[in-house]
Amino acid sequence: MSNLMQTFEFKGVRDFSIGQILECGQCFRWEEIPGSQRNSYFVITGRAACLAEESAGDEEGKRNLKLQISDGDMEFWSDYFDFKTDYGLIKKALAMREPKIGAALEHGFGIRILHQDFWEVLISFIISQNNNIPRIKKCINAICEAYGESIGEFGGIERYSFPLPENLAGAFVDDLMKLRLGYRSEYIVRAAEKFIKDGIPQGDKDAQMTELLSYLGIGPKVANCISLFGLRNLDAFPIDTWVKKVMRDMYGFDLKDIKGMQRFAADRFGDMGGIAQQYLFYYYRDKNL
DNA sequence: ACCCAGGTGGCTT
DNA sequence: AAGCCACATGGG
Repeated sequence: MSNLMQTFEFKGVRDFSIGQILECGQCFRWEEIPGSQRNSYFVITGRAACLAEESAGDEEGKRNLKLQISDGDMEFWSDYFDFKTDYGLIKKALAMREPKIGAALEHGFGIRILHQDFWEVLISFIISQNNNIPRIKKCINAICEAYGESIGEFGGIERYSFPLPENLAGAFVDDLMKLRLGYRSEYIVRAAEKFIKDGIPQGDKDAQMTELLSYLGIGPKVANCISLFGLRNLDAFPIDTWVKKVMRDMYGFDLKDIKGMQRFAADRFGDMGGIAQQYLFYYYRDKNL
């Protein structure tokens, strides 16, 4: 950890749990420090790494976060963890609009939607399709080792940056297959080429959605994840296998009625749909895994 | 051996 | 528009 040069402390943070934030399925380049009881994690985004340690704050409901970082500055990490957003207010508003979500809000009380990099989210969620979270992490780690750069050592292991677009655009599909990326290998190379050509989706959220859906290997679910996590459209409501089941069990939807679920989310959760979805996803997956 | 995982593309009704 | 099925891979 010799490369974690600077230390920042954020004191008295409310509605914050580093474990919930990282383990709720929005990002994949993290690992818990063994024995830390989900209070300490090593995280990488792009080529920046940090060791994040959470501890009790002065009062009930407040936490302190100590970051030892390799790159970036206080502004970058404060933005990354979304300290400016008041999740207490959001939870209150959601509970008013839809009382049944209360248990999910309590269970995931410390969830926040990270400010992630579009490119990294794009590739990560292409990999996520029909895949489980532990293996998604392994796949992403494999492409980082093969196509990223070394950013130093942590915990006795060499760590790597997320690959740049040009590095994945220049990759051979067969080489990605050898990394066990499976049929998503072609999607990844073509996505890198398209992203270099077209850049970050512009316009309103509908225009951005149309653009995302024009990528090979991106359908409605992955597009909504990228819209939410990579473009910060907080109303985007991704419906995966877990969200389908929670919508069936909590609200009585048929598993195939995706349209109905989308309408319900837009009506009840409005511009906070993506945040509501994240509480629901984390709650239901935790209960049933 | 079977079913599932933060699904999608492509083909057939 | 809706219903199939193949797709790589590894964990339960």
